[in-house]
Amino acid sequence: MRGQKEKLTIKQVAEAAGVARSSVSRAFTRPEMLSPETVRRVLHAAEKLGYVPNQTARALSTGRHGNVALIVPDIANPFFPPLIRAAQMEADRSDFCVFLGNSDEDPKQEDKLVGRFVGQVEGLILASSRLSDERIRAHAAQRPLVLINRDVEGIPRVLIDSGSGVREAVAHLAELGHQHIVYVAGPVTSWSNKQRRLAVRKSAERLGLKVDIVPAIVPSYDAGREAVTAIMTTGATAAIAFDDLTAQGILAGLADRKINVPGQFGVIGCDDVLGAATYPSLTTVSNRSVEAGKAALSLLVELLQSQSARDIRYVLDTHLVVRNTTIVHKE
Amino acid sequence: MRGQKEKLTIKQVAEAAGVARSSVSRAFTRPEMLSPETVRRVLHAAEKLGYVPNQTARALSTGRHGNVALIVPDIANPFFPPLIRAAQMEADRSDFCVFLGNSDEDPKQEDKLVGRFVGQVEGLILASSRLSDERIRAHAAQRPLVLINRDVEGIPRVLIDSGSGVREAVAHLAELGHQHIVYVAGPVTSWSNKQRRLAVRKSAERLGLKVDIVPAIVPSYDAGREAVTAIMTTGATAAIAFDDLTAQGILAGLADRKINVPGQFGVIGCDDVLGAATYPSLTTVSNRSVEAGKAALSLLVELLQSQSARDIRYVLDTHLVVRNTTIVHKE
DNA sequence: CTGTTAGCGCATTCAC
DNA sequence: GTGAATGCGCTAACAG
Repeated sequence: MRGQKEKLTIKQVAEAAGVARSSVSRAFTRPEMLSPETVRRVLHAAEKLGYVPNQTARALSTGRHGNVALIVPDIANPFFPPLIRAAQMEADRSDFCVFLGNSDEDPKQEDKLVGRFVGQVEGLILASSRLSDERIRAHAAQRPLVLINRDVEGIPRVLIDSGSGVREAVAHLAELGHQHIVYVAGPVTSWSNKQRRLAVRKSAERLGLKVDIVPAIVPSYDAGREAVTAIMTTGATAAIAFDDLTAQGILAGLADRKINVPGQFGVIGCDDVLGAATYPSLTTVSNRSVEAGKAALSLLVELLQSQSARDIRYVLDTHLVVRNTTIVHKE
Repeated sequence: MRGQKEKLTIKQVAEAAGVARSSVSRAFTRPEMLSPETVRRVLHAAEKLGYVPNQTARALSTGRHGNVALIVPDIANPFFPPLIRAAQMEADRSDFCVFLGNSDEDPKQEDKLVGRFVGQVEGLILASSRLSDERIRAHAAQRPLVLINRDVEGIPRVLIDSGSGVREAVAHLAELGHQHIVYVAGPVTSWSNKQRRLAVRKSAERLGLKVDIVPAIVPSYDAGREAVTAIMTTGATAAIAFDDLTAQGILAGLADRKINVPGQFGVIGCDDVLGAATYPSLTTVSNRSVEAGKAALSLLVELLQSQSARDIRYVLDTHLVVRNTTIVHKE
C-alpha cells in the first residue's frame, strides 16, 4: 500500500514469490498456463509489493501497446466532442488508451500527428481527414486505419450519410411552398460538403426547385453571417447550410436585416449540434456522430483482433429534425 | 519513399551509413557529439531508408516517453473542448503526445484512467477532477501532476476565477440603470456556482441593487427556459445565469412571452461557450479555459524539465464580454 | 507446468 | 569523435 517510488520489476516479484521471472509474466498474461497455486502466489506477492507491469517494456517485446489514436480536424467544433466521447468509451471497454490529435484543419499537421502517433499505437482513426487519398493509403499500409466521413475505397470507413437527411430537408421546403432555395457550402475539401451539395442539387431538381450555391469557405458563425448578403441577392426564400454553426450565422444576418424567420425566410442547418438551444430553435439534419465514433472504434478493435482485410463501408443514415426555423409549430 | 512494411532498426541505418549503431543513435539525439560529416551521412541514410526511431524502445531505455495525459469529466461539455485543444497545441510545441481520458464525472473511472495512463506518460493533467484530495495526492506522488479548477494545496494548479467577471457583470447592469436583478443558480455542489452566487450578492449589495436567487437545479437550456416564470415574478429587469446554456433557455422563455431583449430585460450568461453564435448574441463572462489548458500544459512541461517542487497556484481572472443581450450596440 | 535463454530497439557508459 | 558492450523490463520460444 506504500507509495514506493522505487521501480519494481518482474524480478523482485519473482524473488518474493520464489518463482522464475517468466512465471510472473505468465501469471499476468496467461494464467491458464500455470498451476492455480503458482498464480495465486505470484499475484499475492505482486499485490503486496504494489507491482504493476511496465507497459513500455511489454510493448517493446510484443509489439502491442494497447493504444489507439484518434485524429480530428478541430476538437472545438461541436460536431466532434460527442464522437470523441463515444470512441473513448468504446476504447475503454477493450482496455485501450486513446491518443487524441487535433489537426487544426491542416493536412500537414495531420500528417505530422500520424507520424508522431504511429509508433505507439495499434491502429488509428481519422475523422473527417483532410489528407489526400494517397497519404491516407500510405498510412493505412503501415497500421490498421479506419476513416470516419471519408470515402476511400479499400480503407475501412464509417460514413454518416447526410444525403438522406438533406433530401428530407429539400422535400420539407418544397412542401412548404418554397420554389427557390440556396445551399450555403462548406469546405471544398470536405467529403460531407460534397455529399450535401449533391443531395441538395439532385432533390431540388427532382422536385422542380431552383437552387443556388453560396460559398461560406470555412464553416463558422461569421461565415454564415457574411453569406447573407449573397444569399439575399439570389432571391431565394430558404437556405440549407453546410452545418449548424453556419446556419446560426445566417440567422443572425437575417435578423440584422429584420427578416423574419421562418415567416419570410426558412433556414435549415446540418449536424444538430446545437440541440434546441437557440431561438428560434433550428430545423436541422441529425448527425449520428455518437454512433460513428463508437462504430469506428469497435471496427478498429475488430480489425486488430482478426486480421481480416475485407473492404468495409459502414453507412449511417440521417433524418430531418423539424424545429422552428422553417415552420412555426407548437411546443 | 517506399511504403516498406519491414521494420527498420538502427542497425540497417548503421550499415547503410557505414557507422556503428551508437553513432546513428547519437545523430538523432545529440548531433553535437558527432562530426558534421557523420551526422549528415547518417541522416541521409536514414532518410533514404525511411527510418524513424522507435519511440517505445527509446522510452524503455530512457524512461521518457514524450506523452502526457489529460483527463476531463466530460468531453461533451462545451467548456472543455477549447481547453483540450489549447493543451494539445501547447503539447505539440514541446513534441508531446497527449492521451485524453473522459472520466464521465465518475471518480472510480477517473482513478482507473490515471492507472492506465500513468505507465506511459511523463505527467498528467486533471481538469475539474472528481477525485478526493487523498487520491490526487497519491497520484501526484507518482508522477508530476497539475490540476485545473481544483484547489489542492501543494499540487500545482491552474484556477479560473469567475468572481471578477461576475462583479463586472453586476456593475455593468447597474450602470445600465437596473435596480433589481436575479441570479439564476446552478448546481449546489458546484464550486463555481458558489463563487458566482457570492460574487453577485456582494457586488449587488455594494452597488445598492436588489438581488433575488432563482434556482435552475441542473444547468441546461430547459431549466433556464422554465426558470423564466419564477424570474418574471420577482419583478427584476435583468438576470445573470450560472452558465450560457441556462442563459440561452432564459432567452427562449423571454421570447415565448414576447419580452424584448435587451429592451425590456437584460440577460448575462457565464463561460462564453457559445461565442457570438446566437441571436441576440449573449453578453457573458469569459471563461479563460483556453488559457487554463495552455497554462496547465506548459506548467507541466516546465515541471518536467526543472524538477522544481514549489507550490504553484496560477489564477486566471475573468471579464465581462458585452454583447447584445444587455445593450444594443454597433457591430 | 516451470525455469532458462535470447532478444525487442535504443541510449549510454566505457575504451580507443 | 567513434565503436563495442551492457541493460531498460518484459515476452516468447525452448528445454526439462
